[in-house]
Amino acid sequence: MPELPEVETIRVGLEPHVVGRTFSHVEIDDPRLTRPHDPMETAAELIGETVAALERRGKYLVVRFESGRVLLIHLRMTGSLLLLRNDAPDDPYRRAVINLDNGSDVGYRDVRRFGTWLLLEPGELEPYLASRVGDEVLDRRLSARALQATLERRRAPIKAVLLDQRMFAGVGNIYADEALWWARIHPLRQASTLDRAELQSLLRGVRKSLGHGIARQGATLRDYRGADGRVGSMQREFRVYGRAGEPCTRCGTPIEKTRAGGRGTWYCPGCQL
DNA sequence: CTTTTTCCCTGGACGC
DNA sequence: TGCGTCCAGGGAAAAA
Repeated sequence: MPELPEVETIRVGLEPHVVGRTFSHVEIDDPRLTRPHDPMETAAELIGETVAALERRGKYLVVRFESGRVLLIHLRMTGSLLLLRNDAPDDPYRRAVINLDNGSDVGYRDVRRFGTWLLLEPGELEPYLASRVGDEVLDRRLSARALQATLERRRAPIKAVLLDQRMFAGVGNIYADEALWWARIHPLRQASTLDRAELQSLLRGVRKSLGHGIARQGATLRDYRGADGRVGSMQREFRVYGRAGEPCTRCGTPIEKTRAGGRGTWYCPGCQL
């Protein structure tokens, strides 16, 4: 569910409530959440830690503690972090609760239980992320030139490559389709065949679609909520995702659905070449 | 090494 | 109403 814009929206919403706060109690109910570590043990280790910063890397939330340790959270498909009001009703999908020293609580909800919490010791974060997450696409550190060098050897469809987090950190299935539409590139084009101009346009498309997503507080298809419990509105502005049969807003051709990288993929056969 | 498939979970939508 | 099938925003691991 949550791709970069959704994770960033949660980060921004949570940040002012948790930075400077100490975890006074932590309860984890899902035995899979901290796999391969024992959830009881992780919960006990977290008590007493004080949050120094809340950051994001790709789709990961990075909770930095003053001790130098880090709680690395990945929401996967249906995870969400919610500020719990005093009158918050019971939730069968609430897998963990963090009590803060100012009396407020943060709940972790995850229907499908794919999400993970990993407690890292000082110095362990960078090596862990290095093999999984590439440079931040929005930071402009990624250039078309550097991209071309990497993509030259890849024969997979560009859509599949867009989902590779080592290349485009934070891009998921929805925003990949939207980015390709903005760039007017067909999702099944072999990555190695894209020329410099197309890669430049793809980078712009990726930044545009992610930027729109952030500005709209993410997209809510079913489960996604911001930290305040509110839904996003980006789903109302999709150009191709989930719109099979509807006319392209640019050229009027009906949107089609195919499969790439093992995921449903929507595109306009009229203007994506 | 790259690419594809399978799997981890649960629930909703749809066909019969 | 009930049952079976397929699909879903994620990525790790296994298989090819």
